[in-house]
Amino acid sequence: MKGLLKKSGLKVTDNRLSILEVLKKSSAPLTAEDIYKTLENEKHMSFSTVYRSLNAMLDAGILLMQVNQDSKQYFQLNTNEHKHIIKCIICKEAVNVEFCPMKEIEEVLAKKTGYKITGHSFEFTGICPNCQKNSQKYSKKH
Amino acid sequence: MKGLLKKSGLKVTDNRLSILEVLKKSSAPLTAEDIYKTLENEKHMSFSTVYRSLNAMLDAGILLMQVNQDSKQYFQLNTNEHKHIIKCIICKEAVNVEFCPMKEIEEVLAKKTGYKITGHSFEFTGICPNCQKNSQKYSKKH
DNA sequence: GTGGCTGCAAAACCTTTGCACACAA
DNA sequence: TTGTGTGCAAAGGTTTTGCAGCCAC
Repeated sequence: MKGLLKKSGLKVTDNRLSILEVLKKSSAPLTAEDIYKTLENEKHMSFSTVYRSLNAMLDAGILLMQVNQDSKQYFQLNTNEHKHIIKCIICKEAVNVEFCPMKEIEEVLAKKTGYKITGHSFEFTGICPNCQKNSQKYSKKH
Repeated sequence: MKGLLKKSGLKVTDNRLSILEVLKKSSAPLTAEDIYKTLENEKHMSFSTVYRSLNAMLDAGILLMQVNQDSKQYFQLNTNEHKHIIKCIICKEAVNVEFCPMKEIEEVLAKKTGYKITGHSFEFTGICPNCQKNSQKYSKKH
């Protein structure tokens, strides 16, 4: 983790290393608040430091960021295996989509539009198996 | 347009009809601000009315909403032909993606996760043909 | 007439920023 | 030492809400 920061010309600080650790351990992209709360017990770090660190590492290409349907920014490590989620509209639980089908779509799109594609974000919403079971009460709404 | 509102049990008001007209004429999803500005010269409508009307029609299923990478909510009519965009990271111009490849992906996903899929949102970012031409100055940043 | 719609202003929410101090290199 | 990182509090931008009055039905 230290190497990532050095390579980008960012200073190596405890705060940044902690944030990277949290992201590394997480199986899904996290919000600034998620990270703040995770570290709360362990050490003191202000909200603005979380945001500023995330943005610095985002600019440096160490992280990826996407805005989900809840209007919040979600951050994850920029490895070759980035993650997308599917989120239950009832219980709000999110699970990872275990594949990213965008590579081929991006190629088609580049040809059609002439754009050079640099990124994508997507999110699915649905009803998880559990909520489907208990969802008679929701069945009036399509 | 009137019929859409009636069918949903929403009252038919000038404001709502105006909003629907604007969305109908637009070739891309719009923000509340876009709609407000479009109508500004033509008539008075408060920002909260724009938001409340959009949300009422969203709940009624008349509209679709997605949050893009700029953290803004974009609204469009819920026809069978919904739209996705690709946005240039340099000049910020957005064009429509002329197809939605999600149907098949959703089927695979439903099988893999057990989720009943109710929606999706995605957005591509890239560099448009124009900016690629003028973009020597940007080439230092990957 | 009544419940839903509207305007206005204020609040909520997430994120960014100014400033003074602290720390990594 | 020097410039980058940090904490705190305040501000920013977008969206929501409380309340009083208005309008569609």
